[in-house]
Amino acid sequence: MDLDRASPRPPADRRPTRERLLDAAEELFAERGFAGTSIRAVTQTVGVSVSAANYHFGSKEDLLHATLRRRAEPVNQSRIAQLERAEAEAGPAGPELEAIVDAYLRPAFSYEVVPPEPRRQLLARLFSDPPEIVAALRRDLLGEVTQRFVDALERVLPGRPRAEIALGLEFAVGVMVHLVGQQHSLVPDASDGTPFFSSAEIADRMIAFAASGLRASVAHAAD
Amino acid sequence: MDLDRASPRPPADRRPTRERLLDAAEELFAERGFAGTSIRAVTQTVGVSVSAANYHFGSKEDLLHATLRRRAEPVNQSRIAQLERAEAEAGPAGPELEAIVDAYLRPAFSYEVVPPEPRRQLLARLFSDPPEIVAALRRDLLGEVTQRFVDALERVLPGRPRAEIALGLEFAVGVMVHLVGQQHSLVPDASDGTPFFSSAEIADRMIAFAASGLRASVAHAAD
DNA sequence: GTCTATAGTTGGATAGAC
DNA sequence: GTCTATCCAACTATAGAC
Repeated sequence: MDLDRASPRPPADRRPTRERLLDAAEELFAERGFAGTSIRAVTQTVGVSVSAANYHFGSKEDLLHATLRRRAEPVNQSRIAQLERAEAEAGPAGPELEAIVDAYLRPAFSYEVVPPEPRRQLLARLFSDPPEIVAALRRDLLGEVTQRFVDALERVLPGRPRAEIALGLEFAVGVMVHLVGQQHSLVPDASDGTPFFSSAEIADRMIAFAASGLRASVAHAAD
Repeated sequence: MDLDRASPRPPADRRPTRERLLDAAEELFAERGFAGTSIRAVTQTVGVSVSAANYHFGSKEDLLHATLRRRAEPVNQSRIAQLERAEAEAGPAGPELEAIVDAYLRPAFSYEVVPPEPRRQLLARLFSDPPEIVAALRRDLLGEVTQRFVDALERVLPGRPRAEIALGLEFAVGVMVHLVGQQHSLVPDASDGTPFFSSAEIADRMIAFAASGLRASVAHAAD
């Protein structure tokens, strides 16, 4: 029973402090944003001292960046994987617009790629925390993937200016961020508290909304 | 020249302190959110003491609420006015879906209703500041107007469940909030810094996007 | 209605022991 | 790698003078 004596703590506590700090920070930053979250709140959640966080991450801003990076990377990988799969399955004309939009939007909404609330809300902070804190990182995390998707969309919207396509994708990002951020007023609940829509149904409808909207906004006032 | 001696300050300084505080608070809350804004930053902008703000508004939270209320009310009035105008112009079948969506989305985007950046961004904080601070006010400010628009949409989408329509409108709100919040990565600038799209053009395309998306999301998996 | 002064917290970050 | 202790700055809110 040496093993038991050496690991008396529950599994969650045996993970490296650095990762436990990232987990706690992710949850708090997701719920309260950068300014609304203190390093102390993070370290008290984990049960370590403030200086432990500063040792591992250097500053509060770097801690936020680390949480955002950790979460954005699997989302982007899933986006690319979905897009490549759609391209492999499609003929030489390339995948349908709906499939491209699906590949971009669904990963941020999938519990297989992103943890449940409240941590899922974290990526919305990339768009609501102050620009000095998140703008450069946002470009770094989203720029390349997004250009890849604009490329794909150009093939199904031949002749349309790239800027119009990018604007349409920006609209789609807006819908996604709003839903991921979970500050809804309108999505109704049934009177007994059961939601009217499952998460998967919301995602399906969101994708239908964005795909149709993208087509229409790009066709808008077409010359 | 008694008048001159009695009013030596520029016009901006002659407005009541309460309103100058609201103006400064609006700009700072819009840019930095609730937690990222201090009462001191607001009062220093105006050039009064901290206790002046607490005298007029009671607390930081009440100050935020006052700024949000002041800005939301004209937007809602414009929404209702636009909707009623569309209803008056339409036949007995009621206005087109596009006109309804336009009436809901355009006011928050119009410089005739809302001041320019950064203050225009304020209403996006209704969806990114902590729920304890904004959720109840959000329902108060948006609930009634939005139900009115769901009513109007039910007439052009006969037979569709109200919940589906509300979800579609929630998607549209997401696009609007994202654009009003001004944290874009994708909308491209020309290399010389001139934006590709004017504000009006973005609004037009946003409305085309949302209207088409709403139709598609409500039609989605229709039984 | 606005001020000064201050109470009482909380914050980010670092020094230095272990 | 984690701690305690500490610095110092900034914060919200209020009391009380004018």
